[in-house]
Amino acid sequence: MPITVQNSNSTVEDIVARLTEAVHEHKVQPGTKLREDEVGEIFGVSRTLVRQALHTMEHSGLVTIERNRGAFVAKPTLKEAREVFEARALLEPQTAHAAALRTTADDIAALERHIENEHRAIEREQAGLALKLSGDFHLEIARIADQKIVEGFLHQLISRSSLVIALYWRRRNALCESNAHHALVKALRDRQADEAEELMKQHLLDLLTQLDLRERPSGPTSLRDVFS
Amino acid sequence: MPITVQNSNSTVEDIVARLTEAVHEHKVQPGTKLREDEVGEIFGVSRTLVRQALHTMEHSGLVTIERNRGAFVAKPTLKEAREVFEARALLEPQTAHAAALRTTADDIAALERHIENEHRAIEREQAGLALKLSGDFHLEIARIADQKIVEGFLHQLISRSSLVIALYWRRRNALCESNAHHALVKALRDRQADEAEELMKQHLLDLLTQLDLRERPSGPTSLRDVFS
DNA sequence: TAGGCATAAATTGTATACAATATGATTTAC
DNA sequence: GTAAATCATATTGTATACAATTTATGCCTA
Repeated sequence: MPITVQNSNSTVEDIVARLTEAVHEHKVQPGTKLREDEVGEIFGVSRTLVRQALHTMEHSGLVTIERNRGAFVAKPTLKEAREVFEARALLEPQTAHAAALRTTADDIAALERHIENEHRAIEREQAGLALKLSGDFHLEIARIADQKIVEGFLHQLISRSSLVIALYWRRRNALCESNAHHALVKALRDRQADEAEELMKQHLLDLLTQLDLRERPSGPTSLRDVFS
Repeated sequence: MPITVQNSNSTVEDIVARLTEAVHEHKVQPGTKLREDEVGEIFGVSRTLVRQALHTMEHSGLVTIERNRGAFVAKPTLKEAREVFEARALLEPQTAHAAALRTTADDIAALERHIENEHRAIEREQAGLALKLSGDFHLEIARIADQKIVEGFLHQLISRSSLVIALYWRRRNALCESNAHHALVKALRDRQADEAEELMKQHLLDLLTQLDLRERPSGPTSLRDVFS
């Protein structure tokens, strides 16, 4: 199903944001082809800007571009899926630690509002939105830690996590991780850096166990993928 | 001084590679403006491909693009410089550990040849080349560890490291770190994963102490940078 | 002479046109 | 009837043309 919105005069950033949102909320499946004309028509811009947007998304790992064949929503393999969470496990605990040492009252307030939104999304069974907000929560912590470069990496990793979850999530309905987020905020507020680090590590492990990263991925979209 | 090579029919990858090499070897200074038609003329392609190349390099942190103003060789601030090495310290020790568990005899041979080349470059006082090879050595270890995502991040970090070194290196002439690389290869060959991890951690600390990341960066290229 | 304004030149931003490649349908050979 | 080859179509790759913006130049005024 194509995206049903029809804008015009969008900027590259708009296109990236809208497409990213669609992927994050699982409105487009991994493997979906993104034709340049089609995307351009939807957003009311020429292929030039679409190409820029698609290249940007390729660099963030959300899109795969095959020469002369086009752009596709990325489809992480089992191995890549594991690597995403391994990399997050390397970066995020330390980020939580650093964030705890720098958090302001405003930051805490923003995080708590954020968790409110997450709860609301879960209550209303807006799974896609809840997932996106959950990712944003992690990014917000990186922002508080004031580590721009790591934040950029996390941006990529969390984007990819969304794809991984779309492909490998075990029980689609259950999504009840907000307790972990709440505990994290508490540790940040109390400046318990070590505690925050440990909570984050555990939180990521919990996420990982909810994924089915032991068996084979679902079938490929095209036979070509098998023999490439 | 402009790059003096004049090719034609280059691909985007060529342009990225050549420009990256020039930056790595400090043939173009941080802050240098990269005009699109100038680069296009040098490589014999239209602005279309140049733009793609510059955007790619922006994503890898080597180039900064300001809207309507153009592309510049990135000029890491003191804070960014520190963050680069902090991020490397988070990723690389674990990478070395993982590499030690997977290294083959061929890998060891390749690494030893690599160190040979580094020595040769240092002997011939080709500082730029030596620096590039040193970075490649670290990337090679990530490749051996078979961690694609972390390898991608390291690619960015090592690129940026080159800029950092260009700006903040204390003693330009001294470049004698190959002992550390040799010790690392030894640990990898002997499957001493913990040892390799520790050596890498120490190696990165040594690099950091050779940088002058305590004081102010050198003056900006344009006054505009000061007040932006 | 210094500052500001208008104008011209240079440079980047975006759309379009054409070329190259891949995809799919039809034909042809066996 | 199947498989290979051929052609037509669709899609991406690259260059060019034009628009928007910035930067530089010269003129005017105080």
